[in-house]
Amino acid sequence: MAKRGPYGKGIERREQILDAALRTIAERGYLATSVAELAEAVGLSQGGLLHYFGSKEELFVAVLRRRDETDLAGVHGPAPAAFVDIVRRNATVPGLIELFTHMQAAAADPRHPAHDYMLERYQLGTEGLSLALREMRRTGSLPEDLDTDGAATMFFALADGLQARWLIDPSIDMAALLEQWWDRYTTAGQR
Amino acid sequence: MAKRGPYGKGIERREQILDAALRTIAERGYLATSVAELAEAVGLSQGGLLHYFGSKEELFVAVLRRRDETDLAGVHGPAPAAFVDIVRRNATVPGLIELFTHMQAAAADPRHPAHDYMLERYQLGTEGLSLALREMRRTGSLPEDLDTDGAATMFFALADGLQARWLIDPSIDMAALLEQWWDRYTTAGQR
DNA sequence: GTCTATATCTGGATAGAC
DNA sequence: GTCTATCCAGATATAGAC
Repeated sequence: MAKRGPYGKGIERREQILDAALRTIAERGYLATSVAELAEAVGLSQGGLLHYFGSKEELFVAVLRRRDETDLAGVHGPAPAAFVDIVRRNATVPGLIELFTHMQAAAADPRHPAHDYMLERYQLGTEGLSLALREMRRTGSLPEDLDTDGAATMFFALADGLQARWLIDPSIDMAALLEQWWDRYTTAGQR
Repeated sequence: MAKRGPYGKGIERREQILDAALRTIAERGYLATSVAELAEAVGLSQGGLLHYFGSKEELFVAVLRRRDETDLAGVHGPAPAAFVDIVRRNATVPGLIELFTHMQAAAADPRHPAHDYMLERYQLGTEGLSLALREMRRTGSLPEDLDTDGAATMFFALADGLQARWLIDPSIDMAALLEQWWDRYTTAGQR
């Protein structure tokens, strides 16, 4: 017997809402987006929307989580280049970067819903990249003395920092700088 | 004749306000700080405070500018290490980092008062560091093929990114990572 | 599950007296 | 220059009907 309630239609609706919210935020940005705005874009009332997500902040976090999922699903090729690709693609949706930047700032408060999300993201990202780097180091394509955890932490901090700046000053080439970092940083001490 | 008005007492008062605001924000953080809060800390009414700064945002930007001035005034020694010292010192005033992070996010809107401030800061910072790097490169202490503008841009993006993350996850050692970056990045291709 | 309506709140800005 | 008082806008969250 096909269950109703949270399973079935409900969970699908949630996905639809998330998709619409993602699109709206990507287009209009974080500041221009209130819950009412989002509800309208999704064809729901404010109350209707909040039925699925308890609060505005939680909805926003859910949007970021969804984005991460689709980003990771589209990952191909070796670790660092794949992440640079994500950054490159992000440049086409400044609204989402803006959302992330605001959330990152707000997440400084441990009680904020984005706090745990950010911690998870840092941990998973660093772990994943560090693992890949260790493997590369093992096969000799990276210097033996490379601190892979440190490098991974740096990569994400650099990527996030570049994105925050790019939003204000689009003259910088985020992807190029990340690649430059990668080339130079990982070959140091090798020759 | 000693002028009154904006000059003399007025300008001093402004400084006092800025100092008190700086302290308050450093202690309580950005979110917990409303104009009323600030006014109280400074011993003024809300209206009194807003007499000096037109709006909340402008006041916040003024606080950041002031912070930059005192930071730069305390700079000693060679360029990169001095900046790392600033980051190290920042770790004692998370509230200010939080303020900066929020402002950086808000500055994505070109109409926001923090927008121009951020642009200036990026430009001055990058110029200054890049100049120092060029000098070091000239004297042979840096690789000849180092892109100094790129490296300077990276440094600040990395520093800002690390600070934003550190606010959420204080387990990382910002200064150590910056030094690690500096060592490895600038010696690449040198041996 | 979804809508309407509303409660409530917070906070920034303003006007005018002193 | 500074205070008091007020206004106003915007937004979230909630209650309850359908």
